[in-house]
Amino acid sequence: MVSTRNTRADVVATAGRMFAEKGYHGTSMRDLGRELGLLGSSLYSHIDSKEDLLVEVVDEGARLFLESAQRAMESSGTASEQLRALIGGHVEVVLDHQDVVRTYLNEARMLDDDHRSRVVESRDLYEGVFRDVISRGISTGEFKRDADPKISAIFILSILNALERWYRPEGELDRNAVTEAIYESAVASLS
Amino acid sequence: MVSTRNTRADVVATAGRMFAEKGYHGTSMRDLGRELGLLGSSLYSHIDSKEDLLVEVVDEGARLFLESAQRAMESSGTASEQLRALIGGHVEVVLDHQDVVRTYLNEARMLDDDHRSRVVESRDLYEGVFRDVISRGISTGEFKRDADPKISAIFILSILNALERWYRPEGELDRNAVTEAIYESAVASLS
DNA sequence: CCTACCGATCGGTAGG
DNA sequence: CCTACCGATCGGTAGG
Repeated sequence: MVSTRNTRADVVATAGRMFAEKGYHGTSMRDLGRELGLLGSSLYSHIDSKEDLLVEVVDEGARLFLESAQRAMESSGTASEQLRALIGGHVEVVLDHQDVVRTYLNEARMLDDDHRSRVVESRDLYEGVFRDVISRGISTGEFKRDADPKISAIFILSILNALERWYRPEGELDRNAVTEAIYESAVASLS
Repeated sequence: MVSTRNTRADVVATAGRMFAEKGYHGTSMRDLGRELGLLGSSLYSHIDSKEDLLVEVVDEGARLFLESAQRAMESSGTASEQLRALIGGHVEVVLDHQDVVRTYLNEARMLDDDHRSRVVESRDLYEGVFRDVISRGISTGEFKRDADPKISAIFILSILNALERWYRPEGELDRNAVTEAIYESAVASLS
């Protein structure tokens, strides 16, 4: 079979890819249809509105990060070990779901107030997991007593989220090396 | 005088602000005109095309960072001192030109290939200044021998560029504190 | 998923 | 900087 009908999941996935590349407002429904081999108007048999597509991609990004954090916290090791798991999980999400993540990071601000504030909540929740692990590491003496959990979490996440902008899988660093480099950098400034 | 005629500089500045908020494709010429108190079509007495506005804002961002790096390198202290000057300069540019910087960081990819590749060149040049200072610090023994200048520069710039996404001037950290925190984090992972 | 279409809006121009 | 307008494209719908 050379070509079959597209599923709703195909539409969402392709939307994620195009939103990541051209931006939400830079992608028309006709662009999206062309990429899928159908007309823009035919997309409306799968979805109700263009914004629905953005909501779905961004929600998936939020979910991927939160689920990754949950898995990392189930490992129940030292704070350093959990921080490593958090970083490794984030790297994995960014590299395995580049389009979703880019759309999540760069296009969520195009959502209406309601949807956007839900995304911000989810982002705060995720950041809170990093903060809490760092706080615990301070309590246990793994990290220095005057480390700032809030700022440290922001800095670590800044490095992690920037991966989307420069990391190329065909480059010198594999994902273990990049995880290691970010973890080492984090621990160095926490010690 | 309650209102006078807008200058070309007003148009470019307001475009920068709106591109930063709504994105290039999310801002129409009529939106921009409304913000300036005139019709969209009237903008064309100041400029030739919408893309001209994006080019000008993004070029200004590139220029601000390169000039900041130039000033930092004129200080001619130790590598650590120059790195501190680079970081302080970057923080200053981000906080004093938020709209230009946000447009530079997030909307440059909407430029056509020619303009975009010029921006990428300028960005590489700027990143190279960070790399070179770090390399010098390794040579002088200020930084550890197995530090990686390329990765370190990327991590420091990741933290610096993310400022645009979370820093609020009315928050707890003033710009000296944020410069200090980033510098400390950088030096910790370089030592 | 297509045909045929809708009103609204887009970037931009001519002429004043 | 406005008036008056252009062709193209936008998100979306009705009906099959």
